[in-house]
Amino acid sequence: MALPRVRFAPSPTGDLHIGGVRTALFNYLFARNQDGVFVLRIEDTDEQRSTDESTKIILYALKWLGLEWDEGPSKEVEKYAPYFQMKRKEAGIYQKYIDELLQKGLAYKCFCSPEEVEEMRKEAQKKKLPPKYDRRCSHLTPQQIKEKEDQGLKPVIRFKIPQGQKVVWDDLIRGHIEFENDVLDDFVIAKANGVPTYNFACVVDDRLQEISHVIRGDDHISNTPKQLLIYDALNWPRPQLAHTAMILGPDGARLSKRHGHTSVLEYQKEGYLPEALLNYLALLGWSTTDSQQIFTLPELIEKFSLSQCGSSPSTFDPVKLLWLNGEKIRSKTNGEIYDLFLVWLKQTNQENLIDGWDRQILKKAIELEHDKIKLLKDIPTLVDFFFKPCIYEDEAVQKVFKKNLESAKLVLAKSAKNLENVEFSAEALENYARDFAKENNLSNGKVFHPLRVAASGRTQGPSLFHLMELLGRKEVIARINTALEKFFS
RNA sequence: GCCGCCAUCGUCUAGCGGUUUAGGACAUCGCCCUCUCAAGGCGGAGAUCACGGGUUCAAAUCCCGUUGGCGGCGCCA
Repeated sequence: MALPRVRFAPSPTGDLHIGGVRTALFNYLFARNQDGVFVLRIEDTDEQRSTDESTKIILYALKWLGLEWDEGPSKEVEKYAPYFQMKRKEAGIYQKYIDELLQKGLAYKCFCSPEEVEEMRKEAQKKKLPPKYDRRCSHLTPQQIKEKEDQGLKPVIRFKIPQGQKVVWDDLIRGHIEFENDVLDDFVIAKANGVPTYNFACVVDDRLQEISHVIRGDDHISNTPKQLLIYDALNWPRPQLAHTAMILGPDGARLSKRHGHTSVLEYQKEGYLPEALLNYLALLGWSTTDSQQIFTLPELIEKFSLSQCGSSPSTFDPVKLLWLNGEKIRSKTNGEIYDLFLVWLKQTNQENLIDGWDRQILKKAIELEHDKIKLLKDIPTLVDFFFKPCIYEDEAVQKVFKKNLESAKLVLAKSAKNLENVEFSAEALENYARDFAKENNLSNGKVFHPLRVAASGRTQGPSLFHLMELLGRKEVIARINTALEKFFS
């Protein structure tokens, strides 16, 4: 049997969003799992809204995610090219089949204005009937058609739905689905300007590019009978269909901009890792019997199957995504995180954030905060006090300094001197602090906390003694003296 | 209005007729670890499997209906 061929066919009318990524991912995983071919096709027949900018963003986002296509833009295979629908239109690919349908009487020219058609639909709806075009133009004589065309009227082409039958298919995810033909509208397959519509172009391209499995969101279920009827009319074999469940926002409506971040690039900017995004999205609508949560991409490829895909819609949960991202970051070595961080700064144009930061110290600081990083964007705020004069947080000053004025002052004043003679290793510093507490009859906390706030300006941070070691003797003593002056004099 | 899809803990889900006092993950709560914050370990709470009928010796699992949610109904894709 021939290798499966699947496709992701976005329209370049905006950013690549979460829903699109999930569709792309399932196609990608299916292709890789089956040793098939993953095709990328750009559906740019909406001349009003399609932009080159969008195309660029989509290609960039797919590459960033690691969902590399085998065929498509910049990877043209002559037999199936081009991969942009408007280019295919210019090559006359669609016209050929429009003519064929017209000749066979399976489609007809329609001169009705959009307003007239709209009127008919409303009429039908009033009568509690499916909203449909009333087919009046299908009865036009060749003479009448000629007259209209001589007047300069440009018709649309409508597909003639065969009446009194039904269209049935077995969906790979949902099983048996059927529609009565009679509820279907004689839909437009070519606009007045000659550009094919989605439902037609999609079928022609899927056939010509030999797509074997169409995997897409279930918002396309109601387009499917129309498309299948075209396959039949052209005597083409039908592809396998798989409709995945939709991703919802917290309010139960399909995920969209109003629910917050939906563009992939926004997630990139926040410092999410592609593997976390992909892992999370895979879990939305697909799962394994053992409920495994964390997968590497190769594991996803190995274990993915359409039969394990669910058919009920799922709510997008940013909290779990965040957890997963932290999990992925934690599983990396310090060196890997450091590299990822630098690449991320570059990709998001934020290299200035670490201007003048010592790279060796940065590396070690990341090591100290390793378990705390959930997003790459957390890193600068987590470690910036190593590189710039510390900002004393009000709450820290109140809680640690003011409330324990006497003991804090004692600790800092004495330490400013003592630390001149303590070896600046985490171990030695810890011994010093513990001994100091004992000798002065103070709890560990009464000694540790003031030192932490004096050195970092905050109550939260890395292990105190590692923090001091990394800062170095000179800097620590200087910061202690600053704190003494600012808050104890 | 017409057509279609869907329905298990707050969320993602396992379950594909008996092994289920319905399992796991996120979130949440408690305890432990601990110099803070995390991370980690242990444990708790949380689902009359939407509702009502069937089928069957046996149903979360199969069938029908109801309700609810969502989607589509463009010379958008």
